[in-house]
This record gives sequence, C-alpha cells and structure tokens, in this order.
Amino acid sequence: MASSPVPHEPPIYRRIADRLRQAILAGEFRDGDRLPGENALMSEYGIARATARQALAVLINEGVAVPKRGSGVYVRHFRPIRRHGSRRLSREQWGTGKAIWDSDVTGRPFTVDDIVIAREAAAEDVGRVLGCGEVWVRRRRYSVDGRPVQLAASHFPADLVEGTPITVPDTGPGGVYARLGDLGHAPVHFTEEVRARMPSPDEAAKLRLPAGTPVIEVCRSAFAAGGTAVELNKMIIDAASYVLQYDFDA
Amino acid sequence: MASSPVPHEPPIYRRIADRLRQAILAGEFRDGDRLPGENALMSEYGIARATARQALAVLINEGVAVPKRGSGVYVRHFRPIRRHGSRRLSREQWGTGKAIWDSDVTGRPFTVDDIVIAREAAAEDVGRVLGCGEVWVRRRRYSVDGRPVQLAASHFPADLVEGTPITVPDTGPGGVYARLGDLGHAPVHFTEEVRARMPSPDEAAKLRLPAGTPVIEVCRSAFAAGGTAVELNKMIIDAASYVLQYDFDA
DNA sequence: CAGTGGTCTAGACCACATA
DNA sequence: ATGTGGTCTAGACCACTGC
Repeated sequence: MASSPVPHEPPIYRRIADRLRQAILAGEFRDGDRLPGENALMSEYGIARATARQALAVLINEGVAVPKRGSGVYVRHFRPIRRHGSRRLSREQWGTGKAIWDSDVTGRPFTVDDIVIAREAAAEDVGRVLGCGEVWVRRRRYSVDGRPVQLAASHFPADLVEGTPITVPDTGPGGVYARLGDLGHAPVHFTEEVRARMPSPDEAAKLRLPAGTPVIEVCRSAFAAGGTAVELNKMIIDAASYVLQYDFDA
Repeated sequence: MASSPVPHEPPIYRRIADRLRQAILAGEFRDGDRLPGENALMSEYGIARATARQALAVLINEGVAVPKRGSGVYVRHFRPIRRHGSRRLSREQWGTGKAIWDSDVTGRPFTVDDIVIAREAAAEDVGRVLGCGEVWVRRRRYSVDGRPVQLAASHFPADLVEGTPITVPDTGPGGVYARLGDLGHAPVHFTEEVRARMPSPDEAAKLRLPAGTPVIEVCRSAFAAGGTAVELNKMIIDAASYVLQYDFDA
C-alpha cells in the first residue's frame, strides 16, 4: 500500500517558531516589541501550554527573543560595541569607512569593577603559553551603561612582575604594557585566538546574559622582542554586545 | 515574623544540570561518554519526565552535551580547526609556538560543495560596503572529514568582474585574488569583522549543527591599492569546529 | 488583582537505535 | 523487542509585573 511519502512535516512548535521568526524578519515585530505570549499561542493554535512554551523557547535559545518574567516575551536588540584588534591599521584609512554592522555603542565609556589581583598557580594552558608555574592575575569586569559586557583576566609570569606595580591595583601611567616596557620586556607582537561557545552558568551570571547568547572567548598573548610570552589575557565577551575588527595587509 | 531569608535555591532541574556539568568537568564523564538518560534521572531523583528532560536540555543548549535519538545523551567533543587571519605574521616565529587551544584537525583537507555562482542585486549591507547595486556572488560550503564546517559567500562588484573567470566555477591558478590582480585591483589590505550568534534554522541545517552550537560570522572586506573595496566575503563558521587566530605587531 | 512567564507532575504516542 | 529521546496534552502552584 502506498503509505504517505511526506518529506516529514516539522512539529507544531517548530512551525510556530518559524512563523514568529518570519514575522520578526518581515518587520511585523520590531526590536523590543512584545511577542504573542503563551496564552495567546495556546488559544490561537489550540495547543497545550507546554507546546506554546516550547515554541517560544526555540526563539529564546536562538537569541531572537528575550523573556521577561511576569511581563512577556520580547524581540531582542543587537547594538554591538566595535573592538579593534590592531588599531594601527584600523579601518579609517581604508575604503569608505563603511562597515557591515553598525555599532552605536562605540565611544561610550567603560566602567570597571570586580577587580581582583592575586598570585596563583598557573592553570595548565596558561602555564604552557607563559612557560611558568606561577602567575600574577589581574581580573576585572567591564560594563557599558551599567550593562556588563566583558570579563578579562590578564596573566603575567610571577617571577617577571613580582614587586612591580603590575601586582597592585594602580599600575601607573600607560598601564601594564608601559610597566612591562620598564622591565625591558615591552610587547612588540600579539596573537589573538578567538572562539565562540555558550557560556558557563558562572559566566552567564557575571555578564547577566539571557538564554541564547553565546560568548566570544579571546586569548591574547603578548610577546617581547626576544619572543618570550610576557602576558596572556583571557577575555570572555558578551557576543550580543560586540563586533571584533581585525585589519591586516596582504 | 522572620520569614526564611534563604538566598533562593535553584530549581531541581538546574541543580541536576549543575551536578552533571560538575561530573563532566571532574572527568567522571569523558568526551563521547553516555550521560544518565531521562529514565535514569527520573528514578534517581524521583522527578517527572519533563523535569528530567529540562535538566538535560540545559546541558544541550550549553553545547556541553549532544542528544542522539533512540540512543542517549552524550558528552560533547571540542576539536577545533585553526584558521589564521594574516598568515604572514603567523605564530610559528613567535614564542614557543604554544597555543591555548589544541587543534588536531589542522592540515586535513577541505572538500567543497554546494557551489553556486550568480549575479544578484546586492543586499543593503553588501552594497554599502562595496559601493554598488549589483554583485557577482560565489557561494560554497566547506567540509572536513565529511562534516560541514563553514559556509562562505564572496561578493564582487558586478561591473568590476563581469566577463572574467571570477564569474565561472574555475577561476584558474591563484584563484579570485589573482584574477583581481589581473584586473589591476589586487587586494592589498583586509578587514575582518567578527561576531558570534546562534544560527538561523537554515544555517543550522546546512552545517548540521546540534543545539547549543553558536556560529561565528566573519565578514572580510578586501581593498585594492586605491582604497576601493573589491571583495566582501561573508563566512558562517561552526563555532565548535574553529579557532580563529590573528597576529599583529605593536 | 489579573496576566505573565517559571517550574513541575502524570500521563500518552511516536520514530529511531541497538541488540 | 526494548529502551531511547521527541512531541504533546491537561492539568497545577508559584513569583513576578503592571495596572
């Protein structure tokens, strides 16, 4: 008997999520607009509550929508900060200065909190890059407009920086790179390794990330003239708040 | 009366997810190991099926675990490909060559499929960067070991490349950049804009991404000597398969 | 106070994988 | 054939938001 050779209809909750996503892309819902809630979907489609929730969960985990307790589910905003890798080659001199993504947060001041400076045993990966067993670590959190956007942890070989201003909160004019220069180890080269992943619960809490928001993990190594690694800066960045820009010549 | 000032216990499903995550980090479950399934969690904790599912969904949406239908939920693997931004400055000459993340896929050959070459009206953002209304687009998908890892779409100003090998599948020796050179528009400068986000359903399907996997979106603009943009390459990259590396001098 | 999302229970049927 | 995850129903109580 010819059984229906249908190429597999998606489940109800997927179809609803797809419809809502389409409506958002088509502009029927704008940034910040309230989407139909669980009750609305239940009555509109004649489905159970859990199914309506599942449909909304799809959009939430895609980062397209954000739930607000007791209020509703809302279309999400994307307003990135632009972070330049090598400022020396930065884009202004190239092309018409046109970028793919707008970044209207650029220029607003960062605030810093949660500063912790400590001498620690180096984690396995950090020790391998810096070539040492003990490190001084400077941890802090950056915020823009009161919204946390980045966690950073700078690691230095303990023997190299012991007793210098790098081990205290105020590093003096020029910051840690100037102090490394004072030591005869000014960074002359950087390499950044970039990956993206979903945040750990700890990172999600510290950055106040809604579901569906990845983080970008940037590990920047700084090298002095001899080729020795003098700093390793691990950054955890709210992916919804940032665009990274790298410039280089052919 | 003194009501209990408890700092809010997390819900059951969160606590179970946290326990499992800890066990994974502690090495009790290794890459590829099977985690306790829904039935196991239901009987172990005396909870309903939906609650056990919710606990597993947390780990799946974090990208920590991957569900396999009819089989189980498994601990996920991270084995990235390393992609170099500017090969000229690449890391080998710096430091001890130690990187934060291993990348054992490096060197394995890419395969290419889904090649589509077409002349189109430029999307709003593409047209702004390239300064034109019509573009030739070269789309393709890259795979490693049969696993799709990247979608790429190179855009060229239509007037610039019309009638050249850039508009046909075989671009000849040296590829599109050599052909741009033939036209007197060899790229001398590149800008890459990098962001991360959750994939659209279409992207997730084309890259066969499990839930909890972000994509990295790289938009690379190539500029010729005069400063005109001659190419815009939009890449959608499986974040679980890639580490991007950028090298630059101070 | 009414409506919203957050959590949870106790069932059900299905498609699929493995043995 | 058994067990697994995938989908769905029909309820319930809670905490929180906004009027």
